[in-house]
This record gives sequence, C-alpha cells and structure tokens, in this order.
Amino acid sequence: MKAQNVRIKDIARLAGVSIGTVDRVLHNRGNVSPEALIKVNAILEQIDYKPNLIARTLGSNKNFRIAVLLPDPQVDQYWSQAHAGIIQSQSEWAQYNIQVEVHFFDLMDKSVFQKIAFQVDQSKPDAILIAPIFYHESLPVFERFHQSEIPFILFNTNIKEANPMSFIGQDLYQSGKVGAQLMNIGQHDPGTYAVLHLDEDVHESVHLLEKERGFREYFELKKLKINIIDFILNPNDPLFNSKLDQLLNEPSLRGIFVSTSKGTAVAASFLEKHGKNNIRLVGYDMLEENLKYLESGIIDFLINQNPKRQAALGVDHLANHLMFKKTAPANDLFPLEVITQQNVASYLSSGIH
Amino acid sequence: MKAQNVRIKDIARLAGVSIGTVDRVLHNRGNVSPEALIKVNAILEQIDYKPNLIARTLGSNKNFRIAVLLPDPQVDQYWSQAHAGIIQSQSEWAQYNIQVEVHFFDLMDKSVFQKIAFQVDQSKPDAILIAPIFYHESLPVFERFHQSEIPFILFNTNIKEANPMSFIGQDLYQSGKVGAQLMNIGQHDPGTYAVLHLDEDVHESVHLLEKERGFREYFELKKLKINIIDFILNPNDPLFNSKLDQLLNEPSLRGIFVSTSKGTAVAASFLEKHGKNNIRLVGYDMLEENLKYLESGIIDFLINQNPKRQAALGVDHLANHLMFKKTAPANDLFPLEVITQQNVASYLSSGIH
DNA sequence: AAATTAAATGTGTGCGCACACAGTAATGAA
DNA sequence: TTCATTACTGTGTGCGCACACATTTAATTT
Repeated sequence: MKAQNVRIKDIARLAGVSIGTVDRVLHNRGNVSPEALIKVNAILEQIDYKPNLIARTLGSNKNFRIAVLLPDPQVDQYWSQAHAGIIQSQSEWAQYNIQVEVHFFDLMDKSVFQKIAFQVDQSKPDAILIAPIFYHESLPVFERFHQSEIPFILFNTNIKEANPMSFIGQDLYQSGKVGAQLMNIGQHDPGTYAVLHLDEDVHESVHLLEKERGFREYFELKKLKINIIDFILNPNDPLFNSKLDQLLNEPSLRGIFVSTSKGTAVAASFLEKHGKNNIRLVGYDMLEENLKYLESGIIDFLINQNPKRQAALGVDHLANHLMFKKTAPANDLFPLEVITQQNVASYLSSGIH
Repeated sequence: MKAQNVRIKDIARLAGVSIGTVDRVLHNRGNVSPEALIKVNAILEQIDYKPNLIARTLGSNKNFRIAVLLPDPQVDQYWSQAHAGIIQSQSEWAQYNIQVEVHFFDLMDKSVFQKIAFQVDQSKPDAILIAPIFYHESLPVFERFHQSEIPFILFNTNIKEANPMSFIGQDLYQSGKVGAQLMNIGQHDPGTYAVLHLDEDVHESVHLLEKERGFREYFELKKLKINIIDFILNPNDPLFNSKLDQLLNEPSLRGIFVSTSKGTAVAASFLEKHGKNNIRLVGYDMLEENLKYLESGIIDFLINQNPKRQAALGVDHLANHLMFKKTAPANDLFPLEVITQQNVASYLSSGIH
C-alpha cells in the first residue's frame, strides 16, 4: 500500500547490523567499529529516518517541570486571561507528566518580581515561561537563567537583550499603526487625537510608548496633518479627572487611542459619563468591561493581544521542546486582531485555535 | 513529587481484578460479571482515568485514509490556500500512517462533483473532508456517506441537512454584518451602498445571499436610512462592464461590499481604473490580488475566511478522531477576522495558529 | 458423577524506542 | 597456555494500551 515508515529495525536489517548498533550510531554513543559506522551511515543517507515520536515518548517516561512567571491575575483581567491559557495547556500536558507550576508576582512591586524569579531559578525547573514586565529588573534574571542553562520563553513583552528560546507576542509598533488606521478610517477633517497611557505604573510605559510611536508614524507616513496629544496618567492621580475633563473639552477632539487594556475601559467610562458618543475610541483587549463598552458603542475598536493564546502557546512550545525535542520559532508574532461590535461574538465562541 | 497518572494496571489493582477485566469494562466489551463491573466502576468514579494516548496510539499502528474533496486549486486562489492547509496537515500526520488524499473537482461542472464524490465513497476511505459547494448535488452524496458509515466533516459551506460529524467555517450572516459595520464606520451622510455577488456560477449565490442578509440587517437594526442595491453578476457576462459603470456613476455611492474573494479583486480593479478612491470597498480573503489592492488603499477591509486554517483543521479533526478517538466540535466557527492595510503583515507572518 | 458448554477472568504479545546488560572476539599480559 | 582487558555487538526489558488467546469457574446436560 504505502511506504511504511522506516524503523530502527529496518535500518539494522538493511545495514546488516543489530538494532543496538544502529541505536549507538543514531545517538553518537560510540563503541561502534568503523566498518559498522560506514554501513549504517550509508543506509541513513539513503533513507530519511524519522524516529517515531510516539514510541520515543512512551518509553522515556520523563517527568518535566515548567515554571511560569506571571503577574497576579487577581488584579488585572488581562493577566487572568493569560492565566486561563496556562491552565488550559496545563491540563493538556498533565497526562504526559509535564507539571506546569505558576508563580505570581505583584505588578506594583518590582523587588518581589526579582525575588520570585530567583527562587524559581533555584528550584531548577526544566523550562520557564515568563512575562517580563519590568525591563531593568528582568535583565539579571535572564542572566541567571542562562547560567543555570534553563531554556526560557518570553511572552507579551519582548526584551531584545534577553536572548530567549523564543518570544511570543505582538509587534507593538505595528499595533500602534493599526490603532491609528482604525482611528483614521472615515475621518475626513483634520482634528485632534489623544493617546492615553493609563497605568498605575509609569515605568511600564517604556513599552507602551512603542505603540504611540507606531500611532504617530502612521499619520506622518500618510502625510495627514492632525494634532496628536498624549497623556501618561495614573488613574489614581488626583489630577486624573481634571486632565481628562480638559481633554474632552477640546472641540476638535476626534478620537482617543488607549494603549492599555485596563485603561481602555477607564477611558470608555469617561466618555460615557460625558455623553461623548461621537469620539472614536480605540483600545486593547477583550476584557469584560471593554466588551460591555464595545457592545454599547462607546468603544469602536479593540486590538486583541490574545493573552490567553499567548500564554497557552508558550507552555506548548516549551512542552514540545522538552518532550519531542521540537524547536520553537524564535519569534512567534501574533496577528493584530481587530475586534468590533459585530465580530466579537465570533472571537468569543471560537476559543483558541 | 509526581501525581502519577493512573494506569489500567492501577485500576485493576485497586478493584482487585485483572487488567483484562478493566479493559473490558472500559471498552464495553461485555463478558464481565456484575460484581466485577461494580468494583471497577466504583474505582473509575473515584479516579479520573485518562488513557495514555501515546501508548494507545503506539499499539494500534493503524493505517488510515482521509479523503479530501476540494475545488480545483488551479482555478481559484482561495482554494489553493485551502489546499495549502491540507498539504500542511498531511505532512504532520504522515508519520502516524494517516494518508491524506485530495480529490479535485471543477467549480464549473457539477456533474463531475457528484461523480468524484461517489468514486471517493466507493474507495472506502476512513473519513472524508468536503467543501460542499453545490447544494443540490451534495445531498445525495451525504446520503451515500451515511450509508457507507464514513464519518465526514464539512468545511467552508454549511449544509444543515448533511448531518456531518462537524462543520468548520464562518457564520455567513454575521460575516455580512461585520462587512456592514466596516462599511458604516465614519460614514455620516446617508448614501448608497452596493452589494456585489461576482461569480461565474450564480447557483452558488444561495450561500452568498446569507452575507447580504446580514449586511442589510445591520443597517436596519441600526435604523440607518440608506440605500442598498445588489447585483448578481458573472464577470464573463457581456453586460458586466456596463452594469458596473452605471453603478459607479451613481453620485451617492459610498461603498461596495463584495461577497466573494475573487470578486473583490475584480471590483477593486474597476474602482482603480475609474480613479474612484473615495468609495469604501469591503471584500473577502487574502488573495494576492486583494492584498495588492489593500496595500494601495483601494480595498479598505478584507474579511478573512482563512481557508488554509479551515482545511488544515478539518484534516486535524478527522485524524484526531481516527487516531485518538477525540470528538470534534459539532461546529467550529472561525472568528471573523478583519484585515486592514496595517495588520495584514502580522497575519501573513503568523501563519496558522 | 462425568462431560459439555458458556461465562468470566487472567495472561501474553506487539507497537518502536531507549537503554541496560549480556555476550563475543581480539589483543596483550601473566 | 590461560587469564584479563578492551572493543565491539547483540539481546532483553519496560513504557501503557489493545486485543488475542489461554485458563479458570460456574452452569447445564448427559
């Protein structure tokens, strides 16, 4: 019927040696005579031998540990969605004896991040998945991982210097350009656009600014003469309300681009409160609150970063690496998904693909 | 340390019977005494037994055949993308001795479709993946599949009466609503919108009309008083050009919604030729030509049906069904992906997730 | 009571790989 | 010559499951 897959046994037969010898050649275990080596290699060159991963896995019966470093999902729904992805992958790999253990850190407390990261390193997991929110605090952590020779994957935030096994996430610069385009569609007259970075932690804004850069560059490249103003605001700031009030009083304001998922809902509630229905709002991610405002029409577009799938894929890549020695792509850049009132349901129902 | 997975052997020990008996209970093979049945079931209820799929697969060593029925990819790039998905899945499952064989049929010739479908049925594959383009011609085909007890999955086009293992595709009605929303964004004044069904085969339009229904309903629900005209046109029709010319001369024309992927490029070339840059164009799918027009700004939005992933997932579902006895979801509805000039690259680079 | 049959239960084998270990041949040392 | 050492080669086992087959027990007939 069909060319059956070649097994070690077949190679042994063709080369006129035992399967043990073939095994030694395949794994460079030595103790093979030059003649046997030549005979086996001759066959291997003719035949495209692909080891049966299923059989290999069954025999090994390894017990791997994957550690995940994640911001506390209690505080931020974005991270609880990421956590949901971890949970999902966890149960999928559990039967292969791959333990996925999650370690949370406080988004507000950088020192805790390092402490936990070092603890994780010391516990010697077989691989690590990490969302490196804090740039400066992350660098020495990666240093440790490399010293301990623990393979690790970054997700959500890319840090060039990390030199990880792979990065999973989006191109933030391009993401900003998408935001700008969605902002610009159908807006004819020149006007004012606001970029809002609403976050408790200003330091995080380093990577948020990348989105703003893309946003601005879009209009520049299109040679559209518009006015862009930006705000880096902490919602707990006493001046927060007055500053936003001031923004809304700007008569030429056409739209608001919010760079954070939580901030998107904050901005939306502000617009709703002031009855500003004609100002376009573009933000991030399918948080419950955001979906509510998308439904009511306050939010026009959401760019979906898909934290759930990012996290799930991170675990999958590591598990495949450990179990099947499959190499993950160096960069797994996610599509910049545009969510609207009309397609949101299709995203919610389809789950992870 | 490790919460070791429960094996059949463990259940047997706990229930005080042999593994053979446990096996008979698990597979309802009968020949089990009531007492033994009770003992085993008691353990099974306490313990969440998950069979080791790897071991199961290793032992079986089956040789499955999956037949795929697909329109000729030579003629239509949409289907060549679907074919690419098949190829991808094919190579993934090859090592598990699952043969994926593709049978092409002519989009223009319905009789050939039935002939090939019956041939495929007669060759007794273990499962079938089919894109049932022709409604009436498909019904007797499904009948045969059921008679032969060959599990089959529909993709791209849903046919309610088929009663398949599952359907993979999009909600066309909702897809039309997405198109309408994208059309409506930022369009303030009332105007005229055109819905174009450009296809060689008018009979296909049955399922295309579903998109139009969604398109129209969007505006009705939003209580937007606009003018919608529709055309069902064959690009080879001698009157084709004049009819489109007439459309473009309508001064109140704000936008065009094209329900087919090939037609999208046709409409785009028409708009470009007439220098109509201010008419919004919303169409379907990432065909090369469409991407060109998206880049140049003629096309504003594409709704991505993702034929590649649909096809690949179809094979995956069937393969998982055959190999691992995993049940595929009855409806695998894909997200209605919105493609723009700015996010298209991220979709192209990310491949299938 | 012995023989027959059916029902129930237990044992054995192979899937392909990895790895432990036993076996063989060749060489040099006692 | 005999023994020990080295260099290589081949065989055996387990991973967990599915299924074939052998064995035991109970029920029924002769």
